[in-house]
Amino acid sequence: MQIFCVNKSVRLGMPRLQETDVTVKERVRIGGRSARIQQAVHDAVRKLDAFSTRNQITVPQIAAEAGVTPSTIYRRWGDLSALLADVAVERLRPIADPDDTGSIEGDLRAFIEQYAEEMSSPVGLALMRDVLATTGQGQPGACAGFTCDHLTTINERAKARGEQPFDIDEVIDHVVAPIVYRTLFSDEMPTAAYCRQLVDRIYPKT
Amino acid sequence: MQIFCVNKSVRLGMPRLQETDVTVKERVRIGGRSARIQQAVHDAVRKLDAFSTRNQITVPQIAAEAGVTPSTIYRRWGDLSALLADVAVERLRPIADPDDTGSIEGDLRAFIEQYAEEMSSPVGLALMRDVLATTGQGQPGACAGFTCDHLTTINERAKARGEQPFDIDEVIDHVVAPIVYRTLFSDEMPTAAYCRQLVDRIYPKT
DNA sequence: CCCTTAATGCAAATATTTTGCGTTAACAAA
DNA sequence: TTTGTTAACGCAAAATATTTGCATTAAGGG
Repeated sequence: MQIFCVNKSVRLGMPRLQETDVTVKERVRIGGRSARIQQAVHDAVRKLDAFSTRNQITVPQIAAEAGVTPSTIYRRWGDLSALLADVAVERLRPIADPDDTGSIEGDLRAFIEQYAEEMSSPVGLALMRDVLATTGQGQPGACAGFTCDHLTTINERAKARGEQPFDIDEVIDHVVAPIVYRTLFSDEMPTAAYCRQLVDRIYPKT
Repeated sequence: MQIFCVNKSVRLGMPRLQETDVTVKERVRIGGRSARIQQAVHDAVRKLDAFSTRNQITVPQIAAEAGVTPSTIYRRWGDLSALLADVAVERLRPIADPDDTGSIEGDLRAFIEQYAEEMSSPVGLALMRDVLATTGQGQPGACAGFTCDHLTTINERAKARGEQPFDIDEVIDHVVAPIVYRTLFSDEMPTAAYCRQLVDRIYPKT
């Protein structure tokens, strides 16, 4: 079962009218046209992303594919990297909870293996880079939040089973962080054996 | 003592004629003019970097500051992000060995504290982002190599003292990686206390 | 239904990147 | 030292991309 939509191909459909922050509902239009255009532009980016390599995608191309004017994209997103980061965050947003294997250790091991696989894939790596390339906002923070949410879910499920939860920060520091570091800074993907070894620090082999 | 030139202001001077790979000395001109232009362009980037924010630096600006034609920059580096990454790697290249505190644990603790401080600073963070933004070559790998070199230096010094060296991979996975992960994905800098806590895993407090 | 105004489209203005071609200068060989 | 070869550069025109002003559309509120 796939956790993120990292490998998903182009997904068409109507926009989901999600409000980022309910308390700040002021001057932001989330109605039909605006959402429709955002969806069209996002879809266009994903479509072009599948066919051409990252640094030969241009704003005018995206605009043409989405059926909008380039100036609309520039005004809404500022520049290409901001748009790519925005799309990347959406694609990294979880679409499902981690698999339930019946035990917290099993859940964590399964999640980490899949996480490493998705993040170190060409697509996952490109998405992480897109997210990190932006100077602005908290897009990287949002992505870290997704991981944190998943670990929390696993922990909650464990508590419901009566199992002892793990320390989320410890998993992030000593399992997730090494995987991400090696993915970003080395040219070889972390192996499944390597990931298992990292989790062994949380759940030592008996 | 400063390890990297992360915080260094513009450094003028003649180019150092370094050959990246001795075995491949074929059709690459490393002589006077070429090196002089590279140096001028690098200096221009650093100078502009100090005065304007990252995403308002342009190639024509850099070219004007360096006294070269924009086309030269495009032909040599391809695009702005590749140039920024190139400059960033140079600025992240070590200019000194880690401090010698007299013991391996002291050396490691001092190095990590300084590493965290430099990498999580606004300048260090921007440089890391520049390096990660490029799709091409192994610039991220080079930066990871710098860290690895420093740790190796500390280890060699320890061996000369008769001390037991640490496992470099373990330090990278469980000390360096968490610091980098939090720097990149969260908006708060890792504290000195947090770094100490990480090193405690390598050298437990008695 | 009407009013206000954020968001868009269009097109002109501006800035950038790319490209062809002549020139300069690095390197090798005589 | 001189000469030949050619990578790297400068220049300027062409092609693209980005910004901006203004008219128009449509969301959300009264």
